[in-house]
Amino acid sequence: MSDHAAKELLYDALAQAAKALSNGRRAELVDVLAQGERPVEELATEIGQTVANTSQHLQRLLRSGLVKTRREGTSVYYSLSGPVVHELWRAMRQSAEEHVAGLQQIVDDYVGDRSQLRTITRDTLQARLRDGNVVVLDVRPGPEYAAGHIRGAISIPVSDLTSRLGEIPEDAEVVAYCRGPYCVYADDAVRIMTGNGLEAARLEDGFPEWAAAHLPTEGRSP
Amino acid sequence: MSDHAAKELLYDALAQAAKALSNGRRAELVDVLAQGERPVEELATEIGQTVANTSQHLQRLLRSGLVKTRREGTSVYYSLSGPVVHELWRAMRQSAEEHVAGLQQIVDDYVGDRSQLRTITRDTLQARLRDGNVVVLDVRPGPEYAAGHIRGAISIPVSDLTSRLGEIPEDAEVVAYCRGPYCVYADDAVRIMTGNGLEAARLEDGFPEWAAAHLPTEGRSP
DNA sequence: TGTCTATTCAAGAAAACCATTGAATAGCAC
DNA sequence: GTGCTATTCAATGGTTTTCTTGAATAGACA
Repeated sequence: MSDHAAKELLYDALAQAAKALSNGRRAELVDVLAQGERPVEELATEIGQTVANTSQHLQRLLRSGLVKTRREGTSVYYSLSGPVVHELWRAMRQSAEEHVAGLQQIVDDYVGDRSQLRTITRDTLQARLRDGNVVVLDVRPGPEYAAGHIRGAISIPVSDLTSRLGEIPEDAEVVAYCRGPYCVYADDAVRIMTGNGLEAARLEDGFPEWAAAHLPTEGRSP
Repeated sequence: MSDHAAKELLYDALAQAAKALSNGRRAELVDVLAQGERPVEELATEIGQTVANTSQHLQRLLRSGLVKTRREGTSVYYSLSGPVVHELWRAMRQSAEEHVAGLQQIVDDYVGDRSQLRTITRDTLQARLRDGNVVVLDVRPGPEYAAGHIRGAISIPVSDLTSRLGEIPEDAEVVAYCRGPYCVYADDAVRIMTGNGLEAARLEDGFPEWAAAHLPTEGRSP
């Protein structure tokens, strides 16, 4: 094989990893899978696509090595194949946010106005946890909480929050979190809680960043 | 705009950054640009494509924000638009190397057998530099050395090395470096030098990694 | 001004991609 | 074994990518 052909092959292979992420629906899948493993059907409803289409996207991710599968009964659970994939996804988001023209506008359009929401950083939350007087609230869908969550967090999916407000201790401050910078569940949750007289803030980033920083977690998550 | 449509828009926008890297020729361009800015024509010969095609690829990278341009005389110099792009490219390589099936084989096919070459790490080279008894040799093409190089390095492009061996001091050990893990210039250089009785080793990674680690550099590089 | 050069633009054909549809498969429950 | 369910496969049509070719443009320099 000529040197030139070998070089093309090499860079084509490297580009495979990017090709896998080069579709909006697959990017969405990776973002959801960053929360933990999920079966195909759930992923399909999550990204609003047919099961067949979702399956094909998942297999493309599988072929490119970004995800792996595990069979349990009749279900196939997909998950990211390792920490470097988390890292890749983070780098992609950061690069896009910094350099893709107009992205910030699109983010703002999607997440809405966050200026009225109190936001605290990972570091601040850690400090509060040491002090003790804080309730950490996971507002993601149940399966994602089950797959892994911040240690000590309680789970109330945002869809159930209004009817389950009573479960939240009243004497402590609440910190809600969800998937990450593009997830609005925690935003909604904070609005609901402050609207009901509770002291609430949202964690700046989500569970994957918490886990990536090797902070304490619980659940199935590796 | 519906929430669903806004979400699709957001992830489509994120996928843009990946689309930019999802082509082997563009990946190759980014890898070359990681060495420093270059005009279109040089990039075209570097990746073995026509100027028109290269220009189109560069403009795709430009539209996605990964690169920026600077005009000087009749030439347009392209360069990566910031540190997060370096970071993204590194994450892509790492993810592909770890998870793309068969990539390691392709790398081996391209770079050949490195087991006979003495390799030293960045840390080791730093230590040697403090001791003083080492010559750092940049074997990349001239323009890349000019765009930025390890501080104190001398430049002898590998294509000229055989005829310019006399310029290398004989009493010191030589450490050759080039672009990075997929670059074979330093490999070739070490083979040439050891074949001529010189003490030579190759630096494990290349100039971009050195610069990214904020180790001392010289040249135009930002 | 006109010429030269580096770069960009435009059009077209082959290939790859993507959502949709309907059928096929694999494992569980009975 | 038969049904049932979650997932995958295969075929199709519309869109996007990618390389090629040839022409157009913008600035340098005389």
